[in-house]
Amino acid sequence: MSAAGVAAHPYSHYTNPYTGSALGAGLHDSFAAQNLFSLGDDQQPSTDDLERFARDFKQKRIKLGYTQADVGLALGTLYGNVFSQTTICRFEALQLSFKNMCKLKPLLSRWLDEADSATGGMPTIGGDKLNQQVQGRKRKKRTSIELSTKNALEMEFIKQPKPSAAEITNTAESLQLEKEVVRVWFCNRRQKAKRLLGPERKKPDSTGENLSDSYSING
Amino acid sequence: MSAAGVAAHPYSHYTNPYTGSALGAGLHDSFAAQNLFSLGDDQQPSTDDLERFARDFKQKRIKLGYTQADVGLALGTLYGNVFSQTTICRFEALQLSFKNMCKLKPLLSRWLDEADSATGGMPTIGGDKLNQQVQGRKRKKRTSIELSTKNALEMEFIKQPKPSAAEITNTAESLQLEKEVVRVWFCNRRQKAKRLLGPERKKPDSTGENLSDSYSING
DNA sequence: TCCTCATGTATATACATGAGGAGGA
DNA sequence: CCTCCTCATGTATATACATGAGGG
Repeated sequence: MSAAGVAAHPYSHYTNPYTGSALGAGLHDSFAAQNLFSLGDDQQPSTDDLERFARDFKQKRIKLGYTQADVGLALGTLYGNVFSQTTICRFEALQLSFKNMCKLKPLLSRWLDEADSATGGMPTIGGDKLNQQVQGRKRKKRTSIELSTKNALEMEFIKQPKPSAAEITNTAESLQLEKEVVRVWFCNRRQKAKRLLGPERKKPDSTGENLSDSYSING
Repeated sequence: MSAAGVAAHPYSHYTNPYTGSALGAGLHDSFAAQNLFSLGDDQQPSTDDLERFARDFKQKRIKLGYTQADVGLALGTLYGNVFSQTTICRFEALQLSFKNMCKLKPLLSRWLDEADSATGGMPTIGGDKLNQQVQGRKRKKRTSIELSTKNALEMEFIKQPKPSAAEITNTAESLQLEKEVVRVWFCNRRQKAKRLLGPERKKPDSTGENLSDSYSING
């Protein structure tokens, strides 16, 4: 695999999750084997395996510049089995049944391999990333901020909803995020605070939005 | 990049027809006095007006069988101003700024009027709603379950995750929902409970709730 | 008729963009 | 000019309601 680089990417600020295991090493794509009945499950991955794989998959997908929807579609054109963005999302978030996860894993694994190697063959137009403001005009890859990080940001917001550039830089550094990402986060957060329905405001109660008919209900 | 040209880029806006002059730039809030020969009765709606309208709008939209995306698109084909599903969603949920709400209201109002009257011209096969299982085979309109109702269901689920038909009927009645909706809700809920990542990990403490109440709506 | 299970469509939320404005200095 | 803000609104992602196949 990609020469152990682990290139410190600004996006993957992983909070170094509990990697409490070893054994069995990484993900092996044994998919073509399956003899006879259903899943030979001789290599049935453990929950931990799945967790690791999902995390890894997401990280690489993003680094390669694909969206969840892209992947779902690609699975179709490559293996004749299209999936929706939702399904990919669920896989990455481990929100599928164990069996379902096991079934999709090999497909995704295979796609990842292909996409990964194909990267070299990608039309790297000019140099490699200077095409940022030429015609390419590609959208920035969406940063995925972890829950704990979000909480930290939220805390900062309470203390100071409008931090100075210096403060932003500071926060960014301590949370291992790009400064720009933090800046935008605060902009969005302030904007949210100004909406009619404040930030995550608690709804009073019953809002008559019945559809079937007109029961004027109540509560 | 050349002069001020900069032809509209990929995603950006379409033809901003507010004034027909376009030019690729956006002229946002200059909506002021809606000249668009609208029935200009409401000049500056109150928050309550908006709330009422939004609720009403949503209800009717659903009843007419349109999705939020449909509406966004329709605004484009009708008035040359496309909006995303997201924007319509935000409007219905009152998650836009006051000014923004005021600006969109007349547009949506007008669309609603047209859609409403056009209904008569719709291929209302038989009488008016018996086409449910004819050839139409249309997807069921998505039911919008209120928060308080959801809480009630959740409570029931804890007590009995697998209610009998009778119990379902009962619950449905007391919550004023269709039986089928309740049944499906329970199916989905059970399925959710089986996922790798249990049912919505409940965060012991909702960080970020009243944190930023310093901003309330008022203004 | 009703469940389970994989997976979809419709909706809601989070990160991102760009036009236009306000200092700075 | 540069930098950063506000504001309307977008794309990418996450969640909630719905469907259909297959079992019994």
